[in-house]
Amino acid sequence: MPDTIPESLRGRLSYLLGTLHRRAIDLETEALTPLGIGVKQQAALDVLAGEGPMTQQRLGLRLGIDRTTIVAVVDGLQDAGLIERTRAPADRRAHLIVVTESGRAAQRRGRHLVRQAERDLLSALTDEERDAVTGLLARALPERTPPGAGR
Amino acid sequence: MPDTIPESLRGRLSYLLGTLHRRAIDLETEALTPLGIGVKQQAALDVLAGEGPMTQQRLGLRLGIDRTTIVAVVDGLQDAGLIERTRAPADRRAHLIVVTESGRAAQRRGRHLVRQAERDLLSALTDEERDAVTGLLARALPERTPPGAGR
DNA sequence: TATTGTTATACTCTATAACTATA
DNA sequence: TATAGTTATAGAGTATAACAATA
Repeated sequence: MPDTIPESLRGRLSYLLGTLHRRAIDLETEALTPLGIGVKQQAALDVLAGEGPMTQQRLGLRLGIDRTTIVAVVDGLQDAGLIERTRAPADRRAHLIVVTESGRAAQRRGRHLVRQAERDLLSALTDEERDAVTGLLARALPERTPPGAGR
Repeated sequence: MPDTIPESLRGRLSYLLGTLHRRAIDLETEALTPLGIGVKQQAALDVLAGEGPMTQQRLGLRLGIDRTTIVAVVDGLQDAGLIERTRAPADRRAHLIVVTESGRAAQRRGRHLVRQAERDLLSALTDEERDAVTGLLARALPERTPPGAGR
């Protein structure tokens, strides 16, 4: 039983963003099931693949995730053998997160699976419109304050 | 300590939508504090103002909210004297939600407060870009499946 | 004293199950 | 039997507080 968007909420960003976000999570999560990892874990692999090894806390900062929340994300990747926690030589308190060989393969595969899910999410738009909306959203988010920083 | 968007996540919709959604909720919630209502309650007032009285369940459907979740939303509006629960003549199981006079005033005021919060959220974009991204998001969401319908 | 990772805990949001009163 | 509203409950997701190891 589908329904149309209420006219009075056509411009309500919390509503549009929230509804689309939930749908995006559902689609991307399902797309990643063959890899046995979640959306945040794929994002972690992507950041690590693009920027090299970094500490857990730094990784959380890059993902917009609190340091207490990143623990479970990294735990799952480690259990799946996709990353390794190594001691940082410069600071033995910190864990340097390193992607394994099988982690690199998973990252490349997951990247494509997610990309397809993103096309599905925006299937009502043309290719140009998909690029346009993605670019505008990214530009709307120029500076990020890390979570937990003064709430 | 702000940070930039990771290059590898520039197109990741779950990430962009999720981050912006949380920021939208924060900004709109703060904007609505003078009214003492939340984002969902303002949305409920907007839909009721635009479409007239309807049952609770219908209201939830319009907002994309489960019938068990809409209860607390309507409770809050009723406690604030902004709506009244009246028995539907045609079906005495159902509550017809009717906006009060003070509810109509709150709706108009809240509408403006939220609109300003939305401009703030997209302050990195031009007016035209704001309209464009909002329009594209609304078009990306043409048909909605109500929550809880087969998950 | 401050910071990294960690755990325990709490809070928010939202859904499923089960109840009641009507239909 | 089925549906509207309601409550209790459970599951995500994410944060704060506190602790051990290290700086």
